[in-house]
Amino acid sequence: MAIETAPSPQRTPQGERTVERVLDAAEGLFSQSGLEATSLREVARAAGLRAPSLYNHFPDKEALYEAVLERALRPMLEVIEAFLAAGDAAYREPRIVEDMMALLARRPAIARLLHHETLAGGEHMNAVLRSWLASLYGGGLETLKRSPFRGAWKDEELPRLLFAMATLFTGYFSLAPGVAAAFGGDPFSEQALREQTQFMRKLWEGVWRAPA
Amino acid sequence: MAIETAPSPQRTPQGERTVERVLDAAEGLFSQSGLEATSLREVARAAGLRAPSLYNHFPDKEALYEAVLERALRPMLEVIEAFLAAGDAAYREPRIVEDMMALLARRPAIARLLHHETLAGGEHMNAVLRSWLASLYGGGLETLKRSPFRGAWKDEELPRLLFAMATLFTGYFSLAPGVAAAFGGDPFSEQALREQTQFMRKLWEGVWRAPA
Amino acid sequence: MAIETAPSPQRTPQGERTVERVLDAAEGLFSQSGLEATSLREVARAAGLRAPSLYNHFPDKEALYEAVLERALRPMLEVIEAFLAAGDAAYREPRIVEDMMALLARRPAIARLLHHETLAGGEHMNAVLRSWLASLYGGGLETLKRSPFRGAWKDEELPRLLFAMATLFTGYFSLAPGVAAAFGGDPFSEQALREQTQFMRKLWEGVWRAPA
Amino acid sequence: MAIETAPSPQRTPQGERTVERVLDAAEGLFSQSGLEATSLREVARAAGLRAPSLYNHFPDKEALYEAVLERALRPMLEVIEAFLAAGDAAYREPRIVEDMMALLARRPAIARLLHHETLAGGEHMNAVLRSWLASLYGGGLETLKRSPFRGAWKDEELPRLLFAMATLFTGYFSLAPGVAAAFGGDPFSEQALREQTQFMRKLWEGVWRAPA
DNA sequence: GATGAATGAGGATTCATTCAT
DNA sequence: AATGAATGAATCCTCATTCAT
Repeated sequence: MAIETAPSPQRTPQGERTVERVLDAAEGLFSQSGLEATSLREVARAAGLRAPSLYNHFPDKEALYEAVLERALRPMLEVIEAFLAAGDAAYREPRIVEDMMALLARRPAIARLLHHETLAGGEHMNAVLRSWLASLYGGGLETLKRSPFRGAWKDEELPRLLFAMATLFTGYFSLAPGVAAAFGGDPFSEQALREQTQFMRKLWEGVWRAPA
Repeated sequence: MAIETAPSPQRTPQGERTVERVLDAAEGLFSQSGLEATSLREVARAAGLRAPSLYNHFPDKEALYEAVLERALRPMLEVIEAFLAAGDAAYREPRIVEDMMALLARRPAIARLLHHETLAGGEHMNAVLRSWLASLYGGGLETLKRSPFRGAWKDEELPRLLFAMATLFTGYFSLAPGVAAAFGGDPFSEQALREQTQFMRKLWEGVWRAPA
Repeated sequence: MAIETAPSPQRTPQGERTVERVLDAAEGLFSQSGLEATSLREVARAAGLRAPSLYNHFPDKEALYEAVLERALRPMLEVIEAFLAAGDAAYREPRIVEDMMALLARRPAIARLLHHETLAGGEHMNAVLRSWLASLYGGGLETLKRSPFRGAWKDEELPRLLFAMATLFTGYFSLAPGVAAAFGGDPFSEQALREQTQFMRKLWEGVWRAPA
Repeated sequence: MAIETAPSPQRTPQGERTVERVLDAAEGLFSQSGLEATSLREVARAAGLRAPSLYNHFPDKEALYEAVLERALRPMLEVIEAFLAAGDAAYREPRIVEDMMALLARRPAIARLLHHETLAGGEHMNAVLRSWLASLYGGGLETLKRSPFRGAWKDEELPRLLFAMATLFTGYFSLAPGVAAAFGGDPFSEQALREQTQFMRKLWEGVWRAPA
């Protein structure tokens, strides 16, 4: 690699925006390759900086990664939270499928980060995230139990159902692209997204009645 | 780190099948951390060797990884193949759910490798694997189309269904452990496996009728 | 080998021109042993650095080598250029012999580098060097053709003459030391240099008349 | 690099010829790249063997190199010896120019090896070679001194003359190819060799009269 | 005589990180 | 807030060499 030269004249591109630029760059790279396979130099370059400058904003690589993770996961958790907060109304007009699909379509990095992190053991989700997640998980289970649509699923099966839906939502955005490379077709095309959303909705509704 | 000391000069071909030992070690590590985050030194140590010795058996890290991938994916493909080969009989007594769950329970590394590889873009599946997979994919679609249980799914939806089932099978083994670390519970316990298998079977059957 | 200890953390740009120190060190070592037989660790140590620090100044070993080559060959080309630029005056008082000998006596690395590089096929002379050399070669031939001293050499022989003189100039500095080791005598002693210069002058003049 | 596979069925190609094949292979590679930049694996492969087999014929890399050097240099020394042995007759019909050119044209590796070795300091010429060379050197000087063609060269200049001629003979074969890459033209073509031989003869004869 | 397997030493290079500027 | 320069640790990989077969 050639000697790195100063990243263009704009030494101070937008003042305080730097942290955001770094987070954006890091989100893209971490979500692409995971924590270990991403180098700080890449992140820095993508952010228009040099590696040591990152230390002005984050104490180390791990902290940057965790910040990325938190920032990325937050909106996903908010979608879930909103769903749960809607109470019974949620079942009558469950927008969660459309919301989640829209969110992930806009920021597929979320799904990829989550998968990388989960594959790696989830060691890097900070306390906030973890407890938030736990609370949502609990709330989700509760809600599911009281749902009029829960079909014939037994209580013990509901956690599996929850996990399965989460896997399907995120899997489309994290795994389908890798498979698309083999089979052709762009999972992010307008049409593909529309079809997948519809598919997920059918599944969502069908599943609640599944074991009839 | 302490200076590594030789694992006894070991000039005699030890457990007779060094290559197997290396593949085992590599499978464990690659499936844990992926290609880039696994070092050959770790692999070598896990196989009871020093890193340079690996080069007596594989030309480079990539080749080792691909060998691992092929060896791991093969049995999974065989399960699918067997299912497809069973023809119509397969629908009457579909053992694929039990078979796949049993296989992945025995070798969860398969699921993790597949996820790591897919997240990374699938660049390392060799030609054999790729064409095999493509053929199974085609066969799977055909079979699904003619299935008496396919419910009201439209033809265009079948690929999504296929992908969803694959995601769920593997996701349990690759992602659930990472989540379990957060919520407790061992996804590999006898009971958990039994429950998940039953759950997948319900889903499998329910899903075919899903959109009613 | 003993563990290398840091040459004092040296965070302050030492002798102010690290790049120069590296180039000097590299010139010495590359000229001694050639590209492949010189390790970056040696270069770094000779420059008072650790090997990775070299990458702050040159993208890789090859680039360092080419930089050394260019810096070394430049003055030699300038001597030739000056000779050619002198026009007809050059023949009346040809200082090129003295100039070239003085230059190579001061920096014998030039001759050694040139020989190593030429033996290796000249693949590492960059475009600048190459075109410069080509132009000097052309100019040299032209000049020779019009020289009143060119004796009875035929036009087709002039390139050979040119090459022969170049070989003799550089050969003394690159090869004689290796032979001296066998036979004794220091080719770089004041006296030896004086004698060789006189010898080259005689040859230079005699040769123009050679085939009478 | 791919795992090395056994070099074709002919496990025992020609019985005792193995050593010769190894020497041939090694001569080619050492003359091309020098001692350090040539690996035993390359040599072995070029000889149709695997590296460890070389140790059945030579104690180590250095010994192989020295054997190559001796075998290569011997015929060159013999040409010189023959010239010197001819006594006064040699001056009347000096075939040494044609002989040396013919030899080096047939085996340019000789010239390249000599240059590599001399650049490297001549540390690897064994005792035999060294003393032989020393004796030839002495003999050459004596012969030159008594030569009727020595022109006006002073006694002290004769060693320089000797060295210059040696440089020119070998330089054409070791250096011209590297330069030819830059300027075009094949120094080994029939015609080029004929012309260079004629050129060397003119030089040889002219030089003796040079300082007139 | 030939080779597969093994390894210590060392090769170039990358990385996260530090520090003076 | 940003960076050039520096470096220990670790990366993949090559090399000469050994030894049991």
